[in-house]
Amino acid sequence: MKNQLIVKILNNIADILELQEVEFKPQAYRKAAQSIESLSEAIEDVYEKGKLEEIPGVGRHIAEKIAEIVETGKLKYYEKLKKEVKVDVEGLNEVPSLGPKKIKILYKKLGVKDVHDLEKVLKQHKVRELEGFGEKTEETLLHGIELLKKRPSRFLYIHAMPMGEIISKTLKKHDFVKRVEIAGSYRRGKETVGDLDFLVVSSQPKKVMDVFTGMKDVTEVLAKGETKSSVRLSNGMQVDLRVVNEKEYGAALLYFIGSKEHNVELRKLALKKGWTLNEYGLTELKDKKWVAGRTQEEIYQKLGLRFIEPELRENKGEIEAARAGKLPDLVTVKDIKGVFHNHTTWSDGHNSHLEMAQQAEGLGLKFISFNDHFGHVGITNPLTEKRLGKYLQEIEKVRKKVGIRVFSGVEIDILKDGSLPLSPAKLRELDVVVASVHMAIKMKEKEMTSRVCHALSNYPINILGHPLDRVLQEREPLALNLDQVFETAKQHDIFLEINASPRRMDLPGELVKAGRDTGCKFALSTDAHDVSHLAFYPLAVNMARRGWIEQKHLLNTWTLGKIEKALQK
DNA sequence: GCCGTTTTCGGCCCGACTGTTTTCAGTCG
Repeated sequence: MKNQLIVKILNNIADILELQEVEFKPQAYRKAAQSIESLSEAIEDVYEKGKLEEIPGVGRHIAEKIAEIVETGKLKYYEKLKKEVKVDVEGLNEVPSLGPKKIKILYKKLGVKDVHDLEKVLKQHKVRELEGFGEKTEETLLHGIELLKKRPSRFLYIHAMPMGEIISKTLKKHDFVKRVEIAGSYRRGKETVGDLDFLVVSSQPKKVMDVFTGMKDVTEVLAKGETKSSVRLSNGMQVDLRVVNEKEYGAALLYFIGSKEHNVELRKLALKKGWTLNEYGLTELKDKKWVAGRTQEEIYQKLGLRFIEPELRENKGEIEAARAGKLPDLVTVKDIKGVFHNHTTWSDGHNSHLEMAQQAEGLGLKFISFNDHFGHVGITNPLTEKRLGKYLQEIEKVRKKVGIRVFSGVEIDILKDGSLPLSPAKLRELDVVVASVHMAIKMKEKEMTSRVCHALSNYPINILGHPLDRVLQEREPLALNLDQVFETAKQHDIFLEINASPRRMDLPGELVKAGRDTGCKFALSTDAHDVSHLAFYPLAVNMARRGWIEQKHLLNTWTLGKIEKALQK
């Protein structure tokens, strides 16, 4: 799969063209790169089908370039550009507050080709002598390089959550703060969060800024203005805050929730209607007369759109759907009746069946499914055929002690050859069979795909567990042809897992959407190894919502009777 | 280089903050 390679090349071309001060082309290349990044199928397949130009932002010329990369692995045009510009634009662009204009000057005047060169001339104090640069810029850049060396680029949602709550609380304590909203990718429920964005309604912005920049955990104030400030916290996370008044609240929230791509489309739509949209409101283009802005709803309405939930705002079809009145009726946390795929001390979990079931009941859930490991991965203390009987007896005992439905089951390994280490007949004795890949994870795409599809086609599996088997910021996803996997799962009525484990978040929203579009259904799992993990299921609801999931697509929202029927094999 | 609910040609989102200037360019989101 060459998608990532092509995304990288197209973005690099954009960087170089920007440096050469070519107008508009960089945007075009970036737009194409963004579309390809969110593609759920292999670009090679799109090329085979002759449908490259159907990708948004890809026209005849970029399609030809993609074809060349698919066929040869290289792109002559890109090689030529690289020869013209002997600078590591990509690397230098990563340095905060360094953009194409400054990179160009640094190269022309000081011969800076990469971050290493930059660090050298900064330390020699050569940069401050350049026109347009100064002492501060020198410091900022040097600091930026240091930061780049140690900072994680994105944070797990679960790590951003407590920070968000603490900051909200701190701000809300003051009576001059009327409202506090967390916006940005956090509000859109993304699996990882780059920074935290706050929107505050207040008539005393100055006081808000003082509170915000003076918070205990702030290690650095990156910017402090009348309406906008940015700080860095001790864990390296950047937090931005913007203060607006009531009248601008809707427009500001819309702007700050993003995504940027969604907003750009809305602004274009406004222009077509003779208006302009910014964070202060929707106004007439000519005389700046007020059109809307107090709420997000009224802005969408004026633009001829239904209200779009934040999780959908990625410019991936939601605007067209909103225009046509075809937006999904998204699932909510309230709709979830129970959770699948939970571990106990019978394999590698920390708590007993009873403790887990009681915790689930305490959370207001109506069912829990136990799926302890079964298979070959030794470190997980897997169940064996011999222990299975007692394990089931234990679950039977727990059923009598709690007021919720308790499903029995295992999480069974999909072995290297696509077989499972337990017979179909035995598997049918369990309520819920989750099958997952745990070992031999480095297989090539073709082998891995047939391994997984073989298991799905030949065993009574209910749920394909953490389909990508990725670990965020640690382990790459399995090499799989997801089109084939989704198609096979659909054929055999196997639910795709949406795994809420904070380090997994698997499948992510955009792939849930791809599966949904194929016609698959989904099961939400906590993959809990501890009673405390059961409370993570709203994270998976975020992913489901990002994947346009309605109740009819999600097993956990059905009635118990319907769930039981759907699990029969 | 892409694209079309005013366009197949002529547009391409919009504003805040910073630093280096002394009215603004560059960067960022």
